[in-house]
Parts: sequence; structure tokens; C-alpha cells
Amino acid sequence: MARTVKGPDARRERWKGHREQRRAEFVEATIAAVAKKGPDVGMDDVAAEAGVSKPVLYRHFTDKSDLYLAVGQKATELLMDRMGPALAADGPIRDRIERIVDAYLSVIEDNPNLYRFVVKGSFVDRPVEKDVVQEDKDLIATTLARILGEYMRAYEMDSGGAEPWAHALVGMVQNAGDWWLDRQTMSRANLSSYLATIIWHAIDGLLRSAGVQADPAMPLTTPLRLVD
Amino acid sequence: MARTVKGPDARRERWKGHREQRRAEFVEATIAAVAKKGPDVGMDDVAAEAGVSKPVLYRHFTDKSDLYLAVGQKATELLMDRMGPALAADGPIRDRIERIVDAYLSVIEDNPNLYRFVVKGSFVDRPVEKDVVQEDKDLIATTLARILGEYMRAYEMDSGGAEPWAHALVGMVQNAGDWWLDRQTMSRANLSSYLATIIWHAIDGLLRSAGVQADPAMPLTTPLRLVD
DNA sequence: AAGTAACCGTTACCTCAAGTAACACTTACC
DNA sequence: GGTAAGTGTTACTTGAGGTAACGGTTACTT
Repeated sequence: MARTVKGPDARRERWKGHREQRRAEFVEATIAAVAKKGPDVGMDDVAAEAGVSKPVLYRHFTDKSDLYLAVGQKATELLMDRMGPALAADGPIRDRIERIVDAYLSVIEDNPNLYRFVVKGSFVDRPVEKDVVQEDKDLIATTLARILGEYMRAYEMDSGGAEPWAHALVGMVQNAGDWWLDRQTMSRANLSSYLATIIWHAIDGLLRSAGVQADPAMPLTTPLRLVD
Repeated sequence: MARTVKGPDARRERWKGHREQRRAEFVEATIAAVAKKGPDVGMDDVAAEAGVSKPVLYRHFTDKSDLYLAVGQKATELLMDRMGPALAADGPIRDRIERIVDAYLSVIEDNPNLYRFVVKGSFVDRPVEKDVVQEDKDLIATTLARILGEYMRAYEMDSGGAEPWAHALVGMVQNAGDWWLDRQTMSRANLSSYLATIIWHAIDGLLRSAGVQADPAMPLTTPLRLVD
């Protein structure tokens, strides 16, 4: 018997953490470069910003769209870190709505350049196969649909329309957010409250038309998680 | 006095109409090429589709983004041709809402490829200075803000929030439309009615909270035009 | 101690699509 | 007949994404 069981060469494992850290580093460099030189930076710019030459970049990212995707995932992280708790939080429905909306607005307020960069997506030339923005929206919409469905069922209504509802809500908040981000003519708190009011009224109206008298302070017992 | 007043050389005027027609022709070719080869066609493809070589294309469009813009304007035209009447139409508010929503949905239903091409905007590499989609959305939102403002004033309410409202509505309908366009799980009429119900309830709720008893059948007298 | 698998990094190149130069032909106004 | 607009072509330049080929460093393996 020649050798013991072929354990994986430790040299292969040694860098596992390092590689990830390096990728994160380049993602940060991209964000910084975008902040400096606008959204149409090139790979050379990013490499320069990271203090490195292009081929190094390509050791860590297969191509431009891979880098874009990584930036998108970073942004998703920032978003979900705040949206998650807001979506999962229990409590009176009217408060939940406002908290969710405000969580979203706070993220784009704190990272306007990153937000625009990711959403515009003009960094990648060819259409990218994995649409980060769409995925995020879908994830949030799915979660919302569950909340809405549960709420409707709590009042013994048909919850069938929860899905279009959820997508409508997502688009509504996003577009209002875009508008607000460009010309900041009102405070974030004001807009959150305003949007929450609209949303609550729409829900309330649906319930009324189903013959239910809703209570904006009614708490829902089941907390919801963001992902299955 | 050597000669009469220097009339413009007729040779310069002779082509005026022709040039426009030619541009339109290339716009159509672009749309056709996109339908055939997907959204990431090149200028060569477009030229080939038009049965012509690249430099000819560049005699009519300064660059790729100019062509994209022209396609966008064509799409705007299609959109406004249906949205305009719907926005301008007089009548009970609930019906107006549904008609506006349905007008929008009918356009994207009839031209899904064109719609996606223009909205995605991956045809242009560098970010284009004039954002057709944003302009359309702003135009519609502005018009909506006027309708809402007028409606609110009719009930003697403060019409200050009409603008965020309008942008929220635009985003709502667009995103719900996108969702519907991808997985067509319900009829257009159903979705229109559904969205209109949501919107109406939201408006109604606002009015209620202002102590007004609204009537969904109340007509507004002033018809509104799309542009100033 | 020697070998090697992973990384570090560079300069110089390839490729492909956008956009241009240069050239030749056609039409109809002057 | 001259000329200002258009018709069109092939062959080129340019710029950014992406790669080849080279050499150095670290630390695990034998």
C-alpha cells in the first residue's frame, strides 16, 4: 500500500478565505471607481482604482458581467440586511408597511450611487443572464405576497390576488423612491408615511369591499422570513 | 444689385421628407432585427436587415444611441397614441383609471419585444444622455399628478401630495405590467380591473381620511391633455 | 532540501464591434 | 454642363474587453 487516503492537498484549501476577501476588495474598488468616474468606468479604471493591472482582476472575475454581478450581490446584501428585519417584524399592519417602506428608502438614500449603478446596469454591455435587480424585486414581492395572503386569509378573504398586488407594491415603492432620490423635495419620513398611507388605504378598501371592517392596528401573529 | 434675394437652393429642400422616411425605415429594420436576433443585435445586423451596409446607416444616425433614441421615440409614439385619449377622456373616475391602465397594458401586450428592448436599454453601451423611458414615465406622471390634483381639489382637499402619488402609480402599473407580461397568468382585462380597484381604493381611502365621502362614479368635467 | 500548487504581478498582445475614410455612381435643380 | 444632394461599396481605424506568456513569492508535500 503506497499512501494513505488521498487527503486534499492543503495547498488548495489555503486560499479559500483569501480569494473571497480579494473579490470583496475588488467589488469595493469598483464602487469607489464608479463614485469617482461615473457609471461608465472600464475594467482598466477598476483595476487602477484597486492599484493593480487588468489581468489580476480577471483572475478573480471571469468577465465584466461577473464583476457587475458581484457588485449587485453586495448591494443585495445591503438591501436585505435592512429589508429582512422589516419584512419579518411582527406588529400592527399599518406600522409594518411603513417600516418596510422606510427600510427600503433608507438603503437607497445611503447608497444612491451604488443603487443607480446596479439598477441602470449600463456597466455590462451584453444583457446579463442573471438579473440581480429582478431577482431582488421578485424575492421581495414573493415575501410581500405571503404577508398579504396571510393578512387576507386572516379576514377570511380570497387571497388569490396577492401576487399581482405584491408586484404592484414593489414597483410603486421603487418608482416613488427613484423620484424622491432625484429631486429630494420631501423628507424620507414624510415619504414613508405617505406611501404607507396609500398602501394601507388600498388594503383597507379591498377589505371593505369584501365586507370586512379592518383594523389598521391589528397585529399579525406569524412573523415571516425573507426566504424559504 | 446682382441677383434677387438669395432663395434657398431647392436642392437642399428636395430630400426633407425623404430623409425622415428613411430614418423611419431603419427604425423598423431595427425592430425587425431585434425580433429576429434578440436584443443584442449590432449595427451590422441592423444594416443587413435593412438590406444596406453600415455607412449608410451612419448617414442617417450619428451613432448607435441615436438609433436607439429613434426607436424609443417610435415606441413613445405607440404608447402615447393610446395613453393620450385614455388620459384625456372625461368620465367617472373609477372608469378613467381602468381605461388608463388598460391602455398601457394593451401597448406592452401588443409590442412585448419592442417594449423590453426599449426599457432594458442594453442596446446602447454608454449611458445615453436622454432617457426615453424616464421621460415617458415623467410625462405620464405629470399628467396623472394634474388629474389627481384636480380631483383632490374638487373635494377641497390639499393637493400637495399629488406628485409622489403620481409617480407611485406609474411605478405600480409598470411593475405589475412587467410581471404580467412575463408570466401571463391572468387576462389583461382582469389585471386592469384589479389594478384599477387598488388605485381607486387608495384614492377613496385618502378622501375618507380627509372626511370626504367620495363617489367612484363622480365625473370630472375638465378633460386633460397630455402635454402643455 | 527540492519540488510544486497555489497565489502575486507585469507587459504586450488579440478580438470584435462601433464608427470613419475614401471612392464611385445617380438624380434633378441651377 | 456643373453641382448639391443623395445612393452605395470596401477597407480601414479605434477603443475596450479579454488573453498569453512570462517571472516572482509563499508554504505545503515529499
